[in-house]
This record gives sequence, C-alpha cells and structure tokens, in this order.
Amino acid sequence: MKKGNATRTLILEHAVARASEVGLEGLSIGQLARELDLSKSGLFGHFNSKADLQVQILDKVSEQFTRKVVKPALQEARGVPRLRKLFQNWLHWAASKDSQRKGCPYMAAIMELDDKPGPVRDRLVETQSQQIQVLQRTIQLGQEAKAFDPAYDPAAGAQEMYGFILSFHFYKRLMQDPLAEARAHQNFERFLQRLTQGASL
Amino acid sequence: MKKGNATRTLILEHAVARASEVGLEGLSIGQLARELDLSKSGLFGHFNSKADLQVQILDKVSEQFTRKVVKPALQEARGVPRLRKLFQNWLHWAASKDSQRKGCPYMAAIMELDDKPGPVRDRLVETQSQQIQVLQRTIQLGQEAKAFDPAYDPAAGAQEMYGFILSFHFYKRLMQDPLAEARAHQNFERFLQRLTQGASL
DNA sequence: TTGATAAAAGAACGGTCGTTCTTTTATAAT
DNA sequence: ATTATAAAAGAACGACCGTTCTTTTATCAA
Repeated sequence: MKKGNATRTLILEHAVARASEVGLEGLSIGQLARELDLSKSGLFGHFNSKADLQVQILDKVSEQFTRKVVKPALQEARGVPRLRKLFQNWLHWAASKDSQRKGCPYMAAIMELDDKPGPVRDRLVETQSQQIQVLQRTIQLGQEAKAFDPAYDPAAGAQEMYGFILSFHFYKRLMQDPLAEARAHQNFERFLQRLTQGASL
Repeated sequence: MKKGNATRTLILEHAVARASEVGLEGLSIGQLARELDLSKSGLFGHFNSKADLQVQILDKVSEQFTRKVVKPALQEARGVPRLRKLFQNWLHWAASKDSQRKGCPYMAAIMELDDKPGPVRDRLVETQSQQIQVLQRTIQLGQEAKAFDPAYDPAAGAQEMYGFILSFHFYKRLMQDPLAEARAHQNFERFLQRLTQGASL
C-alpha cells in the first residue's frame, strides 16, 4: 500500500493544475486519465466518487496555499511587514502560472459552487473561511502590536483586502490588463496608510 | 416570423435566470428545454449553436444591467450622488434574487471563461469592459465637476470599487455572511471620503 | 519464491451532451 | 380556405459522462 498513495498524489497534483483552468466542475475523470496515461477506472479507483476527488483537490490546494502564502508571511514581524508580505504572496499566488498551477484554483470554484449545496461546497466554505480568518487575524495582531489603528474593523479590512485580490484577478486574467498588478499594489498601499494612521506608534 | 422571436425571448429570459445559478457552461440545452416544456430540438432551432446561445445570453444580461444599474444612476447629479447610486444599484444587482435573476450572471462566467478563448469569452470581455468603463467615466466626470480629487487615478478607483463588489458577492453568496452588505457600504463610503477629500468644492 | 493483496486495466451500464436530420403542427398571407 | 412558410417535435447520431463490475498485472511480506 505504497505505490497507491504515490500515484494518487500524482493524480491530485495534476488535477489541481487542471482545476485552476477549468474549475472543479469542468474536470472529468476520463480527461484526467487520458492526460496521465491511466485507465479511467484505474484513476477512479483512488477515489470513491467525483465529489470525493474534488474535496481532495480542495485539501491539496489548501495545503499549497498555506505553504506558499501564509507560512512565509508568518515569518515577518507583526504589523505592516507581515500584512504586506501576506498580500504580495497572495497576489503572486493568484497570478502565477507555473507547472503546479495556472492561477488560483479557488476562483472558479467560488463562483461555481456558491449556489450548489453539498460536501464540496461545504469544504470550500471551510477553507475559504480559514483564509479570510488569516487576513482578519493578521490585522488584529497588528492592532494589538499597536501598529494599526485600533478603531479599524478587522472584518471590514479583510473584506476590503480580499476585494483587491479578486478585482486584481479579474483585471489580470479576464481583461488581461497589464496595469492590474500595479493598481492592486497602489490600492493596497493606500489601504495600509489608512490602517497605520492613528496607530499609537 | 413573430411567434419565433417571442419564444426566443422567453427562452433567453429563462436562460439568463438559470445562468446566474449554474454559469454559462453549466447550462444544457436539454435541461432548458425540459424546464420550458419544449423539445430539445425545438429550443435548439432558435440558435445556431450552444455558443451562440451563450453569446445571446450575455447580450441580454448586458441590456438588463444597463437598464437596472447604469441608467438610473445617470439620472443623478455628477459626483457623489451618481457614484453612490451606481454602487448601490450594482450591489443590489449582484445580490438580488428575483424571478429574472438569482444574483449576478456575470460572476460565474468571469471565472469560467478567463482561460477559455473563443467568441463567448470575447463577448464577455467586451461587456465587462463597458461596465468598468462606466465606473471609470463616472469618477472622471466627478473630477471634471470638481467634486472629486483630480489627483485620484480613475482606473485605480474603478478597480478598487469593482473589488468591493466582487468581495461583497463572495462574502454574501458563498460565505453567507449577513454583514457583507454593511461592510461593503462601509468600505465604499470610506472610499468616497478619500475621493472627495482634496476636491476644490 | 510463493501467496496474499493492492493497483491498474478492460468492458460495459444507463444517461446526458450538442447537433443533425426528417416529419408534423401551427402561423401568417393570399 | 388554401397555400407558403416558420416553429416545434421526434428520432437518431456519436461522443463522453460517472460509476460498477470482472479480470489481469504489479507490489509487498512470509
């Protein structure tokens, strides 16, 4: 029972990359099998259902996100450095097109699933909540460290920052606007200025 | 050739409503036919292909958006009143769940199509450009009317506002956060304050 | 190296997909 | 009322879907 997990990991890694292009719903077992030179049933055997595959994809993505976006930011000092690092990593995550991922796998899923109850949606809500929580908590910690204005509502700040990321994704991926990233940074820096304004040190 | 257009309109109206739930790709001819008590081929006959149907849906949505969001805002005076009205209408558009629409039909399409070249994507980019242009132009007109800070980059402002709308949609639809709308307004009003700050009157 | 066990393949299932035909039914004009 | 024409239905197509079987092949422990 060792080879099995190895190929399952291989399948999942490829599936994550494809999901960021076609979405979770856009994936098909047969397609994936063809791309990996596996039989349809051979691939299917690693999962109990397509929904299970989708959930496992979400878990894999969540792990990647933590490793690439969250963890590096946690090494920065609380306050401005950490929040800025978090934002920059996040932008990079949403835009990057390497072998592992073509952009953010969550984006399609968010819009696909917001009206479709079920286990996949539940898992998505769970992981997204965690991400928002990271944003919100980072702001709170900055406030506790007296780096940010304590009057600023962390939840509103998180929603605002998440908006920067979403609109950046939209401008960059769909509209292919080359200035999208510059504007996202510009808007974030202005946000940061407001946040630090009124801080006690 | 009159009855034809009537039912085609009927089909499109229903298709728009469904598309805002399942996305443009999630639509199926057979499904739509069943829901409208039509035969699959009878429905198909009104369109040359599924892609054609999708394009016509986008056109229909665009028309609805102009009527419900843009036009009412244009009746307000330039500057703050018009921009605020535009934003409020937009939020309402994204959240509303009536018979015509369940939320914003664009959202799913944006994420579905950002990686899939073709005529449908092209039309989407076209209509989305127009919407962004409306936002941007409204800011510019406010500047010309001396209501807004002339130093504020209208493109960055539009990207920021669009972020408010996207993150609102995310918080409300996926996360089902009841405070989403309040925070969106809060963030927008703060944005408005910055925009009017430094204006000459 | 043998035997248990896990992984992959192969074939088939009912179903739905978009699309193309042909045929019937309804509409509009004469 | 008859006829040209448009709208809708019906049947069929090849393709692919997710899933379930059975059978073959590879892996691992004894």
